[in-house]
Order: sequence, then structure tokens, then C-alpha cells
Amino acid sequence: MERAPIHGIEVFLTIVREGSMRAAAEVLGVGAPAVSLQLKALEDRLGVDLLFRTTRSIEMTDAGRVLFEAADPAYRDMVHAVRKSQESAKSTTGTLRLSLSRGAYITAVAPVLAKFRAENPGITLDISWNEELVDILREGFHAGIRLGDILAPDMLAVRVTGPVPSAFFASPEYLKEQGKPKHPRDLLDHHCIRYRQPTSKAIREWWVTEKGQETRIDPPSRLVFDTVIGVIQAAREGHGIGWSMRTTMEEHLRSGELETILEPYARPLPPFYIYYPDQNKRVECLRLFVDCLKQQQRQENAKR
Amino acid sequence: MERAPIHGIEVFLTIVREGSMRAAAEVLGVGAPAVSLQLKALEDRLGVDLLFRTTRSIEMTDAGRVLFEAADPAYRDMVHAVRKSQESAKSTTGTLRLSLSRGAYITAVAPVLAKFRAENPGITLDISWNEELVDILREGFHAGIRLGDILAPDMLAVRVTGPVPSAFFASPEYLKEQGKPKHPRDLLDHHCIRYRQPTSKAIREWWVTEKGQETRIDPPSRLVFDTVIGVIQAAREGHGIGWSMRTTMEEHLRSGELETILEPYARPLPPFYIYYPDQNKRVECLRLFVDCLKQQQRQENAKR
DNA sequence: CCTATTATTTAGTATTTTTAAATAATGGAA
DNA sequence: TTCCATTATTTAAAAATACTAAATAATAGG
Repeated sequence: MERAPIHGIEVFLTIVREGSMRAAAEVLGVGAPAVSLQLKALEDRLGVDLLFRTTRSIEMTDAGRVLFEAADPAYRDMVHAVRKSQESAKSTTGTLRLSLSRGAYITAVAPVLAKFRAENPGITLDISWNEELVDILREGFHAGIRLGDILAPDMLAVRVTGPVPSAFFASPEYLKEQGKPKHPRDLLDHHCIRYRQPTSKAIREWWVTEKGQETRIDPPSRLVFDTVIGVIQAAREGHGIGWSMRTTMEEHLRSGELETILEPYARPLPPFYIYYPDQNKRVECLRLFVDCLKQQQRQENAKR
Repeated sequence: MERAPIHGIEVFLTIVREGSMRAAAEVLGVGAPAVSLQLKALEDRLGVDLLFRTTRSIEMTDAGRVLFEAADPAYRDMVHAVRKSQESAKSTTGTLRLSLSRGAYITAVAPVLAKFRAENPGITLDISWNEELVDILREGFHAGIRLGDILAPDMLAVRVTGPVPSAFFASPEYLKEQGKPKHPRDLLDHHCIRYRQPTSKAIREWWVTEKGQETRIDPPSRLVFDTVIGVIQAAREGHGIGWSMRTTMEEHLRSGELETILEPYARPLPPFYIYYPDQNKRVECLRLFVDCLKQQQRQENAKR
């Protein structure tokens, strides 16, 4: 790389500011000859003499004065730019852009949101709620939170919940009409409301536990949504049986609009992970957020 | 010298501007690995990631964007500062500060002044007229013009005249009163007006030629000036005989206020030299001026 | 004139930078 | 999908550069 035109200017500026090579050498943490040689190299590179020098004193030439007056502020600007950049990464203020699903929000984020916001008043959380596994990098997110089984590769992933309880659910009206299934195999004769993963376009199988055996079933799918909200909505309207994370429908269970069935067979979903590109580990806002999630996770483990 | 904080930023800026490492490498005239390694070194030095990179594309991180936005203008400023400095030295506009004696002015500068000013309308000549051999460097002059025998050491010196004709002179009144000396040894019985060199504080000896023999004489000095003008003024007032460069009194010879004596014995003074610190050879204005003087000198040689 | 201080030169050493070649990774095309 | 073209990275070796110590030179001030 042919020496950049500005290479070595720091040495020149330091000499001028300090008034002598010796002092400049001290400031720069090198020997005096290094400074002398650097300056000469710069002069040769520019084809211009910058300093008159006797063995006792230093004085700028016309060209040197021109250079110093223009370059010194610019140099300071650059140093300042570097510092700003470093601080922007280390800063505990700024915006953290997250991509997460509704389920991830309810399960992983909602429990820590109040605490995190209180502890980090400078951080703006910019949350995109969507079901798809977006390309974090391309879309400009710092991180995403997804279930462990649909993680993108080549990302750092940190588990932020335990396994996620699931539930089969339907409206009381539907169950009264169609009867309550007693065993997963009964589902084959029911209206099942299914969820299609928007990214993979696959219909998500239902996870079932039976006597310690974990299996998946694939009941007939006459009604399919690509959002969990749609599934729940349809269930509330009595269109059939759905399966999803328990937390996503909890409020409807409480209100009596929905009730759970097949409780012993509902197998938990894999845990949620927050994932982000390797590079982002240096973004302080993200680090703080991840720490907060981890801490919550530890507390929940301790409770049990 | 611990790497300057801004070291390597040019590489980063180039990558961003060009949109890829490969293109940046081409612009910088190096191989792609060099660019990649430089960037990584910069990131490590700053402790901040600047670019997301896949093998196919480059995207700035938040910190990278901050750095680019602030550093790019500053970097351009610096490059501009360098260019300005180079141009200031190369410029054919600007100010040329000269230190010279009255004799030097009349003998060396006056003959070329009109031509030089016509050819270089952009150059301001800032001339300090004084008899002392000033410290060019300390006083901020680009060059001085002095007689060859009183040159400072460690300067570049360029001869700009031939040997300088001298003359013994006095007013017609004085000569009528005291008689015209016929031989230098007669001067010992005359009132001689002498010149003290301001720098060395020495009284300048009078240079004499006799039958090819060059000698110096030191006639009694009852009246001494430290400017040639003073010597001439006193001579015009009839106070005695002076000796100096012929050109400095030419106008008074023409007007009849002074007349020359001992013509065959008047030994020429050494030539004038323009001298300047080694460093100034790169100042374009000075180069032009020296060239102009040299050319004049060549023309005069040719005429003879 | 000497001394203390500073800059420069030199030659050798250490460090950094660069390169070439191989490897890895990606996005688009077949 | 698999392959291809393109790009980034890793590696080890080489080249280039920067640094130092010691000697030298130069100057201002006592």
C-alpha cells in the first residue's frame, strides 16, 4: 500500500505542538531518531520541507505552517470520530433493534421488559414483531429471539428461557359440540387449526408426550394460519382445536374463552434463544440486554 | 510508536466508499488480503467492529457508520491540507521575503525587478533593506543577497553578479580644497569616510589594485558610518573621501555632486550572492527569483 | 571555550505489512 | 438442489518499514 499521503502527519503535528523533536518523541513514546526520520520521510513524500531545524530549535516553513493550520483541526476531528465510534459501540445509550415473534415477546421479553427499561433508561428498544425468521443482518437488526428449533446457523445463540410449555386448546362451545379428545390419537377426528411457519412454509407439527415418549403428530389441516394469533382467534370462534405455547393464549384461558385439553400430552417446545451475528457481541446495548435475559433465566431456574 | 488511533482508517474509508474489499484493494494498489488484515487490525485497535462482512458483501455496523460519517470529511480535509501545503511550496503566487543591502538592491535586484514582476504577477516581493547580515531563518526571510565575503555559512549561495566595481569618491569642493590624491598611499593624508559593517562591527578595509597586485588599505578613520548611504551623504557634504560600490553613488556622479578619483586603483568587490537555507530550495517563488537573477547574470556575461 | 541540550546519521534489529497460494463462503445460475 | 463465479479470509514466507542505540554534529548559554 503506497504510503497514504497523510501518513506520518501525526508526527509532524506533535513536533509542532510540542515545539521540539525530543518532546514530541516523549509524547509519542519513541526515541528521538524515530521522530526525526518520520518527519524527513513525510517531507520527502510530500516533496515539501515542513520545518526549518537547527540542532537547537524548530521553526515551521511556509508550507509547514499551511499544513499545520489546516491539518491539525482535521486530525483532531478524526481522532474525535474514532472516539465517537468507540463510544457508540460501548454506549449504554442508543437503540437496540430486535426482531421477535409474539410468542418470544410474551415468553422471553415481557418478563424482563420493565426491569430492563428501568435499569437502562438510555436505551431505546425498537422491536419488530413478526413470525418470520428474518435475516437479522440484512434487515438491520441487532438480534432476534426465536425458538431453538428454527435458529439460523452462523449466529451466536444464547438460551434465554427454559423449555416452553405448550397446550392444546379449544373453545368450550366447540368441545361441548364435538366432545373432548382424551388421547392425542383422537385429534385425527377433530377440526385442527394449524400454523404454517412463514419462513419455511412448512406446517408446524404438534409435539406430544406420551409415557415419556416424545413424538410429533400431524393431524388433518383444513384450517391453517401463518400467525399464531390467527390460530387462537379461530379457536376462540369455535372453529376447532389449536396447539401452541401456553403463554400465548393464557389470557383467553383466564377469561374462559378457551380451555385446554389433553394436558398430560402437551409436550414443551424447545427453549427460546436470542441470536445475533458474532460481530454484535461488541455492541454494549445488546450485551446489557442479553445479560438481563440471562439473569432472569437464572432466577427462574432458582425458583423451581 | 504505538499505532496512531487513526492509523488504517484510510483503508476502512476506502472499503466503504468502494463497497468491497476487492475494489478497495484495487484503489489502494494492494492485494485483497492486505486490506482485510488492515481492517481487522483497525477493528482490534479500536475494540469495535466496523463492518459486517460475508464473503459476498460488506455492511457497516452502527459503530462503522458513526466512524465513516465523522471521519470521512475529516480525512478529506486532511488530504486537502496536504495538497494545500504542497501547492503553497510549489505556488508561483505568494510572498517572497528578501533581506538585502542597498548595494545589493542596486546592483543585483534593480536590473531584473521590472522583468521579474512582469513575469510573475502573482508574487509579492517583500524586501527588507538593511546593511546587516541578518539571520535569515530567525527573521523569517526566504533569502538574502550579500557580498561574497560576508556570507553566512551553511547556506546555499548562488552568485548573481560579477565582481562589483568600486570607486573612490569625494565632492569636487573637497578635492579642490585638499587636492586630488594620485596614489592610494596619498589617502593616508586625507579625511577618509569609513564604513562599519553592522554585523561584524568591523570597519571595512578599502580594496586596492596596484599593478595587478590586490591589497587592502586601512586609512585613518575619523568619520565612520554603519550605512553606505551615510558615507555617501558625508562625502557629498565635502567631509572627505569615501570608497564603495560604484553603483551606489552613480547618480551623484552624474549630477556632479561627487567625482571619482584613483580610478585605476579601485579594486572590484567580490560578487553578490543570493543565499538561502538548504530547505528553501523547494520554495517555488524563490526558485523563480533565483532563476531570474541567474539569467540576468548570463546575459551580462554574454554582453561582455 | 566548555557544557548541556538537541538533532541527525548510521547500522543493525525488530516489527509490521504485504503477498501468493490455499481455503472458505456466498449468491446466483443451470 | 448442485455447481460456478466471485469474494473474503487464513496462512506462511517475504519484503518493507520503523525503531533503537550509539556515535556524531551542532548550538545556546554559562
